[in-house]
Amino acid sequence: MKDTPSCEARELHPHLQEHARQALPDEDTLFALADLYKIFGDSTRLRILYVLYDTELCVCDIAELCGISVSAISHQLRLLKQSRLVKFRKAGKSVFYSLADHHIHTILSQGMEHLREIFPLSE
Amino acid sequence: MKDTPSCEARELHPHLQEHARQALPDEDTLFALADLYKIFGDSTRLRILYVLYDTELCVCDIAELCGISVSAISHQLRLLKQSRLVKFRKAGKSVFYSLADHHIHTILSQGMEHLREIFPLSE
DNA sequence: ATCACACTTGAACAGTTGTTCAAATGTTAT
DNA sequence: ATAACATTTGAACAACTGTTCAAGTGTGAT
Repeated sequence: MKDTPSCEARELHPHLQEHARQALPDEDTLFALADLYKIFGDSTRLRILYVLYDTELCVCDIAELCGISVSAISHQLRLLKQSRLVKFRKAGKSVFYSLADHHIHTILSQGMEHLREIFPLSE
Repeated sequence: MKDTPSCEARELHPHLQEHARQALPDEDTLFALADLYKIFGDSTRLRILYVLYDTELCVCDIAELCGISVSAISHQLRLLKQSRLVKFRKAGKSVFYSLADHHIHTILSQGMEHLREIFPLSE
């Protein structure tokens, strides 16, 4: 499983190790965070989040705008609901979805900004 | 492939559709963004990012702190390098890694904040 | 040149993920 | 009750992902 190595450089900086260790969140938080980012790590779900960016839409609107089947959208919306990234409102036969909170905008725009800094003039 | 549905609600709000469509980034950007978030969507890589949060460390430091084999860490560092999330500096036999830019801190803290809002009193 | 060390790499494998298809649910109108 | 519509769900499948193991590179010391 684990190598338990003994790098020489490491021994020179035991305080750095301690400092780094304290920055580590606990196991559960780490897994919850990873699950959250996983949601953003799929172009279909990003499409959904962007068409909902500041517009409330029903499932078949989303499907048409994203160019993906209603079924696939519905499966993805379930995941987005579970992560509390979208909220919904039922109205007759339709279900209208919208973004759940402002962090989503922030996370999306920070990601976009990182991209722009990596690829200054498009690419 | 696609359902091409004809939801009635949709027809009532053609301007909303147009508005939502304009929020959609182009294909390439969408895939690049998804690839970026995919990187954050794994607990091993999050561990690495957190131990490097404000400390420069060599590979075997990272491996020991994360409790994961040197080989696995090295594979993951390659992905982190490709996404420009970490930078490195060679010194003798060792390679020292550190975070590449400030967006990483922002993205991580926004994710954490979203978690906290979803689960107000831990969980 | 040889050795030990720090790290990287490639192949293989199990586990996970996203889509499709078909069937099911729930809502409204007739 | 029946029909049409909007959405959800489950099973199945191919594609992708992360780890391990073994072998490889490169650097510094003897």
